[in-house]
Amino acid sequence: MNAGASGARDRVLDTAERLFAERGPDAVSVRDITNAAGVNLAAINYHFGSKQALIAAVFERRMRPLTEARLRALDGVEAVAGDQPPKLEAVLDALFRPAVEQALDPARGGGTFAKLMARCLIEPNAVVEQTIRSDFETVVKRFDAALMRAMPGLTADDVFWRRHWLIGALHHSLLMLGRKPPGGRRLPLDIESYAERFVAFAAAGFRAVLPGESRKRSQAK
Amino acid sequence: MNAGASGARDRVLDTAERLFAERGPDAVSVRDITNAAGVNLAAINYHFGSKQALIAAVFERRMRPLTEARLRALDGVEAVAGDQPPKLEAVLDALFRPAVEQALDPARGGGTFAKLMARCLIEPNAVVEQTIRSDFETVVKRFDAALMRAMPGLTADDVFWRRHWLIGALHHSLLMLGRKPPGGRRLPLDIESYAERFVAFAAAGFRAVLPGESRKRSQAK
DNA sequence: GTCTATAACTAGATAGAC
DNA sequence: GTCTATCTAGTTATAGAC
Repeated sequence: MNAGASGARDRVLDTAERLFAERGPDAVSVRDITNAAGVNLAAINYHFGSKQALIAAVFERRMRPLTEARLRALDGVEAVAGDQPPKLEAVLDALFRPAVEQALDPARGGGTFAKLMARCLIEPNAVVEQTIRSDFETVVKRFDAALMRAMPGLTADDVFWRRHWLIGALHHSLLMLGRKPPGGRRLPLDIESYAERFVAFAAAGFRAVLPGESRKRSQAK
Repeated sequence: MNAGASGARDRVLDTAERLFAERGPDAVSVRDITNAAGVNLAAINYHFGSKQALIAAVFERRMRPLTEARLRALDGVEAVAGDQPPKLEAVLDALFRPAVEQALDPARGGGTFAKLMARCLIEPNAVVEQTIRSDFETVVKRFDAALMRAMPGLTADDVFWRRHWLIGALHHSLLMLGRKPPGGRRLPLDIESYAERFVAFAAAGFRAVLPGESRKRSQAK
C-alpha cells in the first residue's frame, strides 16, 4: 500500500505479535507496543485504526499463509490419489506439517505464532473469532471430507472427534515451543522428525477401534 | 472459616468462575463480578484481598479435587496391578476420566471449569502459574512413571510426548463443551461413552509404532 | 459485614502542531 | 507521516460511615 515509507507499520506488527503471545492481547496496552516498537503512541491508531484492528491484522498475517499451505498440500495429496481414497498418513501430513513448519520458522512467527493460534482457539475475542475461525473452518471442512474418504469405515462423528482431538494435541504441543516443559525436555531435533512422529501418532489414533464402532467398521469394508 | 455468614463469598466465586471462563480473567472487572453476583463492589477486596487472589481462589477450588481424583484413581490401578505392569487403558482412564467427569458435572464447574483449565495451560498469568502448575506437575510425574511401566518398550521421551499430546487433545475437546462446533455436532451422549472413546483413542496413539522407535520396542519386549 | 465515595491510576483514542 | 498533549472512560483498591 505505502510506497516505501513506514517500516513503522511492520515494526508494530512484529512487536505486537511478540507481546500478544507473551501476555495475551488484553494484557498488552497500545503504549506497551509503541514503546517497545520505538514508534509513537499515535502510530497504532494511525496505521490500523484501533487496537482491535491491530489484533486482527496480527492474526491474519500468520493465519492466511498457513491455511493456504494446508490446502495446497491437500490438493497435492488428492491429485496423487486420483479416484482412489487418499492415504491416511498423507492427509494427516498435509494437515499438520504446515503448522509444525510455521511454528518452527522464526521468519513466520515461530513459537509466537503457535501461542497466538492456541490462544485464538479458546479466546472468545470477537475479532479473532471472525478473522481466524472462518479460515479454519474452510480447512476443517475439506480435510474432514478427505479423511472420510481415507477411512471409509468411520462415521462422520468418528472423523470429527478424532480430527478434533488431534488438532488439540498439535496446538498444545506447539505451545510448548521455547517453553521449559516440566521434565526438562525440549521440542525435539528438527521439523522433519517431529512432524513424522506426530503424524504416526495421529494415524494410529485415527485407526483405533472404538468401543461402539468396531462392528460397523468391519461390516463397511 | 466463617460460621454461616457470607454466602457472598461463594456467590462471588461462582460468578467469577463463570465470567472468567466466558471472557478471560483479564477482561472481567471486579465491578462486573460484584454486579453480577449481587454483592457490593468492596466485597472482593474484603473477602479475597485482591482481584489476583480471587483468580487464584477460583482456579484452586476446581484444580485441587481433580488432582486428588486422578491420584486416587491411579492408586487403585496400581493396587490392582500389584507387581505387574499396569494395563495401559487403566492408567489412561485414571488420567482422563476424572477430567471428563468434572467437565460434565455442573456442580463442579462443568464446561466452565474446562475452559478455565484450558486457559491456564496457555495463560502466562503468574497466579495461575503457581496455583495450578504445581498440582499438575505432581500428576504428570506419577502418571508418566505409571505409563512407562505400562509400556516398557517406550523411551521416556516417547511417553512424555504422547502423554503431552493427549493432554492437549483432552483439554481442547473439553473446551468445546457447550460451544457449537463448526459442523453442528455436540459433545456426545454421556460421560461414560465419551471417556471410553477417548481412552480407546489415546491407547491406540500410545501403542503407535513411531518411525524411530519401532526397532527398539520389538527388542525390548 | 456492608456500603458509598473517592483516590490513584491506566486504558484507548484523537486533535492539532509540525 | 510523526509527534505531543489531552480527553473521556474505565480500572483496582481503600477509607470511613453505618
